[in-house]
Amino acid sequence: MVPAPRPTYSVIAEAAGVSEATVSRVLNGDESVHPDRAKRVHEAVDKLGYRKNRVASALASGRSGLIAVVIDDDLSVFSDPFWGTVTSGVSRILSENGLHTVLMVSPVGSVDGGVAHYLKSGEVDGAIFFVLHSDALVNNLKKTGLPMVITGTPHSSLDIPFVDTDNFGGAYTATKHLITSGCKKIACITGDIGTTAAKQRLDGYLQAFRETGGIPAKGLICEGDYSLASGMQHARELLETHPDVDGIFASNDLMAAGAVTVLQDMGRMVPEHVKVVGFDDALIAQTTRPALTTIRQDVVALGEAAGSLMIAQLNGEDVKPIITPTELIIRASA
Amino acid sequence: MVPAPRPTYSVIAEAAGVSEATVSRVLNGDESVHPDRAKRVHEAVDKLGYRKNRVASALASGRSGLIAVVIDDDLSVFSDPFWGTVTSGVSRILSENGLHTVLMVSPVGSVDGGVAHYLKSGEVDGAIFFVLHSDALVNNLKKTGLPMVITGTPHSSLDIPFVDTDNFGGAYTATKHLITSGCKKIACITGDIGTTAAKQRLDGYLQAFRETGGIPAKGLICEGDYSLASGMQHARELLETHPDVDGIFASNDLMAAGAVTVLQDMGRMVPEHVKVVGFDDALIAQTTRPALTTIRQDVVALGEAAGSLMIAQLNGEDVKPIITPTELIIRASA
DNA sequence: ACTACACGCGAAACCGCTTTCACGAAGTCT
DNA sequence: AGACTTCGTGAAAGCGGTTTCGCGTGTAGT
Repeated sequence: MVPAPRPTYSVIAEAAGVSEATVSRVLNGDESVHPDRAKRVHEAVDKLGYRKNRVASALASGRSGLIAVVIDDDLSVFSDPFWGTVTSGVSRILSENGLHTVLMVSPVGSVDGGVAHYLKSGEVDGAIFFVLHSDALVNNLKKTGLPMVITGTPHSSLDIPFVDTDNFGGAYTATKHLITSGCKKIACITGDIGTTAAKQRLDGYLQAFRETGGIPAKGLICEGDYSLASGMQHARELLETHPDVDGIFASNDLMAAGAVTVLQDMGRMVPEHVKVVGFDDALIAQTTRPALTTIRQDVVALGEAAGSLMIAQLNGEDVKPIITPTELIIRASA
Repeated sequence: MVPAPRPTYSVIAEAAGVSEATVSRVLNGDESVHPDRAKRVHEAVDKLGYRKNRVASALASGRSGLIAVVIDDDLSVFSDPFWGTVTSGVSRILSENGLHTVLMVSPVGSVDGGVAHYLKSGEVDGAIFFVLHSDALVNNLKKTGLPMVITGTPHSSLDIPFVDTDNFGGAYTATKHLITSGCKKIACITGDIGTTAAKQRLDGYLQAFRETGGIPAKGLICEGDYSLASGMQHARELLETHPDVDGIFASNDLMAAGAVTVLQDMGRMVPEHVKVVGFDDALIAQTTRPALTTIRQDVVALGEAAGSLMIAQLNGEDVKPIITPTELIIRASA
C-alpha cells in the first residue's frame, strides 16, 4: 500500500509543458514568467494537487521556513500561561506567512548548549527569544547574523529588535489609580528585580509617586519575585513596618493575590482599608475575592508583534522595537 | 564576512581518509564499519566541529526529525498553563532524542485546513495531539500512517496510542477522602461532559459512592463546564436543593474555588460545614481561603509520557496507552 | 585447491527543489 | 541596418546528505 507518491516538479513541468525551472519561478512568485505559462503551471498544480516539498526547497535555497522560539526551562514556563499565550500569537502570525514555529526549551542560562548549536547550524531562519534574566545566549548568537527578536526588554542595549509590554506606563497608571482613589501610603511589591520588566514597573510606580511630590518612605518598596509566596510574605512585613499602608501596587497578579489573602487574614478589608492593584490581568485576578483591579497586557498582541517583527526582518525591512499598550481593568480590589 | 562555511561530508571523508558513504555509516551508527575507521571519522568530526545538516539529511532519508504538536486554537491555550506545561515536557523528551518540536495551532475543529495538509505532506515524522472535544482531525489523518500520539483519552476508540492522567483514580481518591472524612452527602460538579476527562472523573466519583452502598441522590450531580462561574452557579443550586450537602467534589480547582466562595457567601464554613475537593492542583488551589484539598496531576510527566510514546513508535516498538498517576494533596478545604 | 559466501567499503545515483548561466528572440539606439 | 540591451526560458549544476549496488578480500565449505 504505497501512500500515493506526491507529484514533483518534473511531473508538473511535463503537464504544463514547461521546464522545471519555470515551475519553480512560478511557484516562487517570479514575475518574469509569461502569464500564459504561469497559468498553465497553476492549473497543473491544482489538478495534480501538488504541494511543494519544504525540505527539498529548504536544502536548495538555504531557507528552512522554520523559526525557533526559545524559552528558558525555568519555572516560568511551567506555571505561567503567559509564555504559552505569547507563543500561540507568534505561531499564528508565522504560519500566516508560510513559516513554522519550532519550540526549543533551553536549559536556563545555557549559552553554548544544544540549542545554541542548533541555532548556529542554520537550520532555522530566525529565532525569537523569551528573555527574562540573561541575554547571554542572544549575545552569543548575534554575530552569526541570524535574525532574532526578543520578547521582553533586553538588559544590555543590544541593537536587536524586541517587543515588550508598556511596563512603565502600566505601572504608572496603576499607581496613579491608587493615588486618585485616595490612597496616602502606597507600597510597591516588585517582581524579580533581575528582570527588566520588574525594574520598569518599579520605575512607573516611582514616577507616579514622584509626581505627587513625595518620596516613598523607607520599606514601602519590597523586592518580591513574582511568586504567590513572596506576595504574601511582603504583605505581612508591610503590615508590620507600615500598619497604616492603604495601597499596594504589586508587580503581578499572583503577588497581588497573595497580598490580598494576607491582608484579609490579618484583619484588613480590601479595598476598604487597603486597596490593591496587580499587573497582567491573569486568570487569578478574577478568582480572588475581591477580584483584582489590575493592568491588562495584551499578551496575544505581544506574540503577534514578535512574529511580525521577525517577518519584517526576513523581508529585509528596517525594524524598530514595539511596545504594546496596557489597559487599566478596574475590579473590586481598588 | 563569510560566516565560516560548515564542513560537509566531503571534508570529513577526506580528513579521515574514507569515503562519504562511510562517514554516513559511522554517523548513523551502522555497526558494519571497522572500528579503526569509525574512530578516524569521529576524530575528524570532533576536530572540524562538524554538525550534520538536518535538512539535507531529511531530504535524502525522508525523515525530517520534526514532531508536530497540534493544539486547538481555543481558549484553553490562552488561559490554561496546562498545555504549555505538557508541551515543554514533550519538547524535553524529544530533544533528548534528537527530534524537534514544531508547534501548530490549529483552528478549532478544522479537519482539513492548513495543519492537516502540512501533516499529510510528510514534512514531520509524527504528530502529538491535544484532544479535548473532537478527534476528527486525528481520525482523518489516521489513514496516512503518520505516527501519532494523543494527549487525553480519545472519544472514539481509535487504536492510537494516548497518554492521560488517571482521571478515574484521582476522582475516586478525592471522593473516598470526603467519605472517610465523614461526609454523608457528597455532591459532584462535573466538568464539560463533552470531554472524556470529565466523564472519567464523574465515573471515579460514582465508583467511590457505589462502594458505600448508596446511590447519589438526584441533583447531587451537576454538570459544570470547568469555569469558575459554573462552580459558583452549581454550588448555589446545590445549597437550595440539598441544604444538607456536606461534601463537594469538583472536577477542577477553578470550579472548586467558585463553590467555596459561594458556600462562604451563603454562610457555610469550609471545611466545617461543607468539605470541598478540587482536581488539578492548579495555582488557584493555593490562593483560595481555605486552600483547596485537591488531586494533583503530574503535568510534566504527562508531556514526557507523550514524548516517549512517540519515540517508541518511531522505533517501531509496540506501544500501549500510558496513564499517569495522581496524588491527593490535603490542604484546608477537606 | 576451487567455488561459495559474508563482510567492508567506495562509486554513484538519488532526494526534490533553486539558481546560475547562456541562448535566441524581440526591442532600442545610433 | 548593425550593434547593444532586455526579456523569457531551459539546461544543468548544485544543496548535503543517504542508500543501493557491486567490487575486492578473507574465511569457510567440500
